[in-house]
Amino acid sequence: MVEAPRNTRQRRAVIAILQDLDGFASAQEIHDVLKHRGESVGLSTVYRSLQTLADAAEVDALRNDDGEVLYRQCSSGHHHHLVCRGCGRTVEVEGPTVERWADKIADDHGFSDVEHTLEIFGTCAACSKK
Amino acid sequence: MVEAPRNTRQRRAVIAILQDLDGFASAQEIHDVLKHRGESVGLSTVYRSLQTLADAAEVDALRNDDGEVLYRQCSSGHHHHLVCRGCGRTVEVEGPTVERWADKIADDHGFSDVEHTLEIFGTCAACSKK
DNA sequence: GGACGAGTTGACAATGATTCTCAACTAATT
DNA sequence: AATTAGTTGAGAATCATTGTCAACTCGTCC
Repeated sequence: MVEAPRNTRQRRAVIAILQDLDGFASAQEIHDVLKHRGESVGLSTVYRSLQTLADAAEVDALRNDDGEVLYRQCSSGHHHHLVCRGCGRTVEVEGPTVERWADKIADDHGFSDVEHTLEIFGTCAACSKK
Repeated sequence: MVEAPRNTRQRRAVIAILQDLDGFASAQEIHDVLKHRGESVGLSTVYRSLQTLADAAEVDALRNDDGEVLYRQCSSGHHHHLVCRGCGRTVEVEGPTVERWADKIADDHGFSDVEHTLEIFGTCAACSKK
């Protein structure tokens, strides 16, 4: 059993931001938003908080094309994302067929301990208008 | 129309390595292999060659968990990968159903210019034995 | 074969996201 | 209030990748 993290001002601030944002955002973006709100939190702490939350599966993490890690508070349970490259707006999607397909493929080839990543990127209606 | 790259010793050496390897490898790993073969090629040049090849779709690129970019010479045409976390051994797989599913999801939500990433990671039989 | 010019190379510096360090701080408990 | 173990943050360190630029070489033309 892992210790529950302590309830600090900084941790609360990061969680609050995640609740307000509806798309994926990088650690640095979240750090900036915090600064603009006057809720200053050290960059290291933002990184640490996000990692802890991701490890606890309370937020989802993915990498954009540039290799930056983006975070977002999501619903629980296995799902994938349709992400706007422009604004980060995100739709959670499910694909039970895909899950089964991936597991079967891996099994057929003798692979164990299987995971998969699946993300869909595009430009949302609002962003393509501009 | 883009100029064809010049046929240099270094470029040939990188391509030769890619033909010999059957799994994904990082730029740095390929650089090391070249060094051990005595075919010394500068690290920058390895990076540049791989990027050029990836842009020309002659090799596939993906990121591992650490955010490193890995390269591999693949068959042409759209496909996905089943990759061993241990040794990098890779099986190319196709999933026409998945492609259609992803496009439909994106379309339903008004997203355009759609791409998707899908990779399956696991431990191959040989690596799990050890 | 030799000269020319533009693409290429490579040693090294620079970048940029992320992680590490460690002394000062503070939440939780007694 | 005292204790203590987890947390913070400023700055340094890491590490893959990219940029710089003078020296080099492939392909071509004479």
